[in-house]
Amino acid sequence: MNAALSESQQDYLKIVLDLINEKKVARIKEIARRKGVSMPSVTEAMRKLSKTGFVQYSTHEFVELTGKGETAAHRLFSKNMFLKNFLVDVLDIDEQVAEKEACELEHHLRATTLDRLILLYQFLSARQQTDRPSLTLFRKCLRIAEGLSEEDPACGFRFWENRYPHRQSESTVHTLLSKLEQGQRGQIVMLGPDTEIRRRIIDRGLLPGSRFVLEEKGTAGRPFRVRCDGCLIELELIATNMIEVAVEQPN
Amino acid sequence: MNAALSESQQDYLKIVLDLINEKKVARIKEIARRKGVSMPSVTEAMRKLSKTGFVQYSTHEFVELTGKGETAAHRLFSKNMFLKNFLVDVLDIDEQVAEKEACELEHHLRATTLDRLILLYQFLSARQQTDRPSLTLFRKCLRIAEGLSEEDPACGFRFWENRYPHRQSESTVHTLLSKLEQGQRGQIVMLGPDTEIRRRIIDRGLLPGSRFVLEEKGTAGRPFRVRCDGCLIELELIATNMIEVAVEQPN
DNA sequence: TTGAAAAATTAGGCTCGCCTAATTATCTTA
DNA sequence: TAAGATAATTAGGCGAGCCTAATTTTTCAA
Repeated sequence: MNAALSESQQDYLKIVLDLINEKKVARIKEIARRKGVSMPSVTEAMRKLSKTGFVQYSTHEFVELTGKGETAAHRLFSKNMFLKNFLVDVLDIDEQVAEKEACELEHHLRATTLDRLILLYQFLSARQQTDRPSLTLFRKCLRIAEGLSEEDPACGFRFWENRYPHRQSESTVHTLLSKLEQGQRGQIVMLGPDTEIRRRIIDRGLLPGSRFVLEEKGTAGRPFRVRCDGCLIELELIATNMIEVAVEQPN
Repeated sequence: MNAALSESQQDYLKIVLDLINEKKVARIKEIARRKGVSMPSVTEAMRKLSKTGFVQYSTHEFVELTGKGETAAHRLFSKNMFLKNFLVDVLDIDEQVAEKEACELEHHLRATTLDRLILLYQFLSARQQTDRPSLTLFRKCLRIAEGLSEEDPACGFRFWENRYPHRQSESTVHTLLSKLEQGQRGQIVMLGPDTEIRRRIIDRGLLPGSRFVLEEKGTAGRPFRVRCDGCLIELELIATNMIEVAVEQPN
């Protein structure tokens, strides 16, 4: 029963997650309104999604996400969020428009491309002190990040050491995820250069822009647990040392 | 009869243009092979496209593009080409993969976003001498390019004056389109910062990466005529002064 | 010039994602 | 607690875009 989700189904899943986060429950009417379709269409879609095990649903009940559905929705959500951020922060697209466009593009972006786009985003957010053309520089960073370069990274340009997030305001504190205390909230700013680990992080849906709560601080032996868009993610200590976050003050 | 083209139809149109350019004629079987569908599907699609006036086709004949179809196909082609270049040149995606991905993304990229992406591509290809964070710099360039900045562009960073195309090899000569002689071939490298004119150029499908022949050199009063992917494009003198091209040596 | 091979078309059918109209279930409140 | 309002479902249908199998048309070569 491991059917691939169609584009439309992905949209439904994302909407359901949104609704549950916002209003605690997802009801047919609201889903229909958000997706801009009629209610019968939603009923039918939910039936299908429940048959493939992404949602739990029987007639006249609220729609809920299964574990599988939650994971999937959560991934989509993060991807979407990042894409929107890219469009808004980098390309200066209007926020409303970016939201819609991100939804559409999302379905067609391969994992590698997303990964590279994240690197580009981070690259552009970093401070540079060099007179070389940016593209050459970016390509070099790509190679270093992918571990494909035999050059000594130290002699190359290390954008990882030298970040300068443009969104950083005076009041936000940037630190590593591993440094946070239990219960603290934050937003991902950057992912480290390690390909293998970065991929794993991205696969779980933790992308620049994602907001989270540190539910359980881990140790060398025990993983960190981070809740993000209603989904629990486990991360080993080593990974949390590669994730730069902006701490949200409880205020 | 000005129906919007579905994604699938857009693909068909692009394939037809490709085939006509490559093999002089587009036959059902080839279209089917390239699109990965069966021949009856193609027949049906062609019938529809001919009803809406994009292709000229009757049973058992080769498929041809009408003027309308050619313009549309040509635009799609350029867009696709640019997108592929972006994926390959900037994000270092494998060429095969980039081609497919460009096709899929293409349909969902709004015109503004494409425009901004072109600017980003050009920005990254430009030489920079500064220690400011790139993103800030890029956003500033965006504003200048859009004419939204009251700042004196001269005191800001002028990436237009300072290009450094990474693809430039020793043998290629870069110049302005207006400087070309009749009959010369080339490839678009950059489009100038003037929003209004740039938009018009982009709308006609002349994007960075497009290859063309200068068919007729114009004057102040008479437009330049450029053929690109089998489509004739007229450009005023002022526009040709804003288009940087790589000249292809006839060898 | 004719007949086999190749190309194209017709016929009929499928799924997906949507729709409207009609009906039924649930909620709310007087 | 019953009736009117609201929400959801069933039934039936539509178009897009694809398919296979069968048939027809065109091409090409002996």
